[in-house]
This record gives sequence, structure tokens and C-alpha cells, in this order.
Amino acid sequence: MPSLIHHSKLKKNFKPILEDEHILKIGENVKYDMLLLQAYGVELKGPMFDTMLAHYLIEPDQRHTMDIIAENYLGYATIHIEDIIGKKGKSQGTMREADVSKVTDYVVEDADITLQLKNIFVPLLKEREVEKLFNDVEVPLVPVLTDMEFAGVKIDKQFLEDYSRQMEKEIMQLENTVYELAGVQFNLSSPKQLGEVLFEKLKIPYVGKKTKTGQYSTDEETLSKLANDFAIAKNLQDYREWTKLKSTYVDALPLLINHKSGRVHTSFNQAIAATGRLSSVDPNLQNIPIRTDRGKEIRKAFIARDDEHVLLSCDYSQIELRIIASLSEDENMIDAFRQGLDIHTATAARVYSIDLNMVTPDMRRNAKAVNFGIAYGQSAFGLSQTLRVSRAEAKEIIDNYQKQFPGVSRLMASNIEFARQHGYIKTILGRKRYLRDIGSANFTVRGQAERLAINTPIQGSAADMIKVAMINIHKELKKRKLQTKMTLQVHDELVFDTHLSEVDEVKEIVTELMKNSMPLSVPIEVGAGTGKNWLDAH
DNA sequence: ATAAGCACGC
DNA sequence: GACGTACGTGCTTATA
Repeated sequence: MPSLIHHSKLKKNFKPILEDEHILKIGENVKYDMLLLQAYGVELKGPMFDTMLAHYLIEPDQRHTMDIIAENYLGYATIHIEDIIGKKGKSQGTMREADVSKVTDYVVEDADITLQLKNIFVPLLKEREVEKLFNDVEVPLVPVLTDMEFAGVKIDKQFLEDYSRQMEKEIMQLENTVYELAGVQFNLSSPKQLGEVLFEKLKIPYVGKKTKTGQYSTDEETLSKLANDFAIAKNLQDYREWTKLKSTYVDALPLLINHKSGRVHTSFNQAIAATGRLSSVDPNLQNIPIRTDRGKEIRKAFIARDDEHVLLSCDYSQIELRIIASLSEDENMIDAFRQGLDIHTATAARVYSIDLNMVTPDMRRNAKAVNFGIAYGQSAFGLSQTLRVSRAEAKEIIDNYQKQFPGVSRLMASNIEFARQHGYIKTILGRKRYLRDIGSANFTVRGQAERLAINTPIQGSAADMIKVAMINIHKELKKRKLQTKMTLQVHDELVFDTHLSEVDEVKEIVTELMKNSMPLSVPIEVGAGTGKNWLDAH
């Protein structure tokens, strides 16, 4: 017999406790339990403590599974799940089928360890000054993410199946063309075989570094340098694009449609990215293509619930640069945003010391690349690579940038200095990241830590901001008893499935709450669009 | 199974 | 002169 007590009896006994607003619930990865209980009609309520999220704020660069933190903080080796349900893979069973006495040991240990960890983490959160971030942001975000995952998104399966067949034809043709140009048949998807064909059999001159295993590099950067001179390279670029889109998205997404809901339910991981960002898995809905026309097609498959609904997409405009402007208090950058200028054009005008209306597309492109690189601590070498200009030219652009935006340069330097002094760097809401290599004598290792000291406050503060917005929006939708569901978060974008009758009201609520979730010294702009599918909503 | 190479997003 | 742009997820191939 799988279980001794039927779940209806368990539910009767536990539901009043689990739904009691005053009883503290302590768990590891509470979102998982919330989702599970939801399937049994139980809504977990009241104060929460999540040991996974606590450890995420205490040691953001580490992993946060219970077996690891139990080992580290309690010196205790937990029972391995594989000892109960079998090794990972096809033979692995489920908890329902497992030996009851083993499961009993496992769950009792789980409860015991979770409580012990909670008692350790409560003072530690206070000591590390992340208690408020924990209680006001990370914990309240849990039910928001639970609702988003449960809501899921609708996928047009037929559309993707049709597109897949069309892609198959394109891929077959490209394959044949490449075989003809190469004079051999080989596996185009094998970078090893491809490198040998291009650079040994066809004797195409190879410039640039080999990969770390000594292979010829065949990545996009390499192929694009060859594309003008060798037709085979262009065909390979197309082949790569089609096969990537087909295997990762078009063929994979329909397989993940849930049979009960008919929708795709991603899982948002709240304790992976050390900067505070969320991540998305099974499927990853944060990397759906948008750059190329062939890729954009895939977004047409993300559709509203039915004919009476639309997708609403709201995204922050240049949020990371606005955060840089605000943190640095750089007058010129703040001015540009206050005047509502296109930031890349404004940057170009300053860097090239010309009028705004004299900025050419090339200048804007260069300025955009600088703005982009700034947030990551990019060097003159790095910029010269992206822009494909000489190092001297890249250095001149950067020098001009630093002269025109001295506050930004000061911010970078002072963040590195702060990290040296304190051993960590923090975001606007006080999320900390420990940079233990900041004083390393090794140039490479220290350089990496310095780039993290620059990037983490920027990327992390943007993450803080959208998390607060999500909590406030979720609360407001509930308060107004609106049916609109928040479904996706893509770092600076939120997507909603909205009934037509609610669109105007929800658009207003969302844009206002996104703008006002955290005060900056520059205005925050939010773009909003609606459509039957995700592409049209942009 | 795991690593490598590659490519998608922000 | 080194090294050279942050954060993720997931596909296929190659190797063990």
C-alpha cells in the first residue's frame, strides 16, 4: 500500500493550520509546497520563513539546497532522496511508491533540519543586514511567483508544428548546399567535424584563437568574418540559426504543455543568480527569441487565454542606465534622462562633442556599445572587439566618455574601493554579494571581482526594483478583484494575460507601480503594449 | 553522466 | 604584457 492515510483526511486536519494567518510556516523552497498544496485546494497563508531564500541572501554565490546547507551549518549529512526513490533516470520512482518507513525518516528529518536551520538563519540575516530585504521582498515574492507559475501561458501548438515543418525544409536545403560546397557529407551540428572540413579539407585560412581543447572555433563571430568571402559560411550561419530555433524552441515548447491546463508552466528560480535576478526553467521563458525575424515568429505562438483576452507587456526603458545615472549622480547623464532624450544619441553627442541632430547612426551605435559595456566593466580591448574598430579608436571613445560622464567613472572606482574595504558590494535595497577575490594578487582573478563590483549593484538594483513592483502589482490586482494574471517576468519586462474589459485599468496600475516601486533621481519610463500574441504586445 | 561548444535572452 | 563583458538555460556532439 502506497500511503496509510488518505489525503482527504490529512487535508481535513492540516488545512485550518496551513491557512491560519497567524501561524508561522517554515520551509525550504516554500514555493514548491505552495504549488503542491494548491493542487489539494489548500492555500498556504500567514507568516513564512524560507531557509533557501535566507541562505540565498546570506551567501548569494553558493548553492542553497538543504543537503549542502545542512552539511555547512549543522555538520549533518541528510538522507539522500536517491536512497528512497532510486537513482536518477528512467528507473527512478516517486514518493508514492516508496517504502513508507524510509519516507517517514526522510520527511521527519526534513522538518527537523529545516527548523534548526531557521533558528541559525534568523540571527544571521540580522547580522548581515538583509532581514528587511528578506521579509519585505524575497518572502512576499513567493506567493506572486506561485500564482504566475500556476497561471502559466498559452502556446499555439498548431502554429509551432507548422513552423517546424517549414524549418525542416529550410534545414534540409542548407544541409545539401553545404555538402555540395564542402564536397563531403558530415555532421553539420558537430563543431569538431565542421572545423576540420572548413580549415583542413577546404583550407580556408584560419585566424584567431583555437578553443581551449585545441579545436578550430566555428562560432558566429568566426563564421561572420568568413561570410563575405565563402558562401559555405553564410549557409552555415543560416543552418545554425534555423536548427537552434527549431530544437530549443519550436520543437521543445509543445512537449511542455501541461495536459490538465493546456498551458506551459515555467518554474521561476528565486535563488540562483547571485545578483538577485530570477531565472526560468522547464521551459526557460526568459530567452525566447526576439532579435531576428525568424526568431520573432516564435513569439507569435505565445497567445492570450482566449478571444476575450490579450497579452499586456510592460517593460522598463533603459532601467540599468537609469540606475547608473541615479547611483552616480552624474549631472550630464541625469540631464539626458530628465530631458527625455534618447540616451544613446545623447551619449554620442557628448562623446563626439557635437549637436544632438548631428549624431549619425554609426555614432549612435558606438555610443550604445559603450553604454552597454559600462555596466559590465568592459575594457578598451573588449569595446574594440564588439565595434570591430582599432584598440586606439576604442580607447579614444572611452576616454571621451569618461571626460563627459565623470560621475559614472567615479561610481565604478568607488564601488571597487567599497568592495576592497568591506569585502562585499550591495544593491539599492541592501542585497549583498561577497567578493572574496577583490584583493587577489592575480590580475585575472582580481579583474573579474572588480567587474562584479561594478555590475552587481546595477543589475542587482534593477532586480530589486522589478521584484518590488511585482509584489505591489500582485497585491493591487487582488485588492481590486481583477481577473488579470501576471504570467512572465523577463528581467525588465512583465507580461499579463488580461480580459479586454480590464486592459485600460491594468495598464495604468502596472505602469504606475513599476515607475514608483523605488525612488531614483531620474524619471523612470515604462513602455506598455497589448496584442493577441507576445510579438504584437511589444 | 559529464564536458565542450555554441546560441538564445536581458 | 597578462586578460580581455554581467547574469542565466539548454541544445547537440564527443568522450568516458
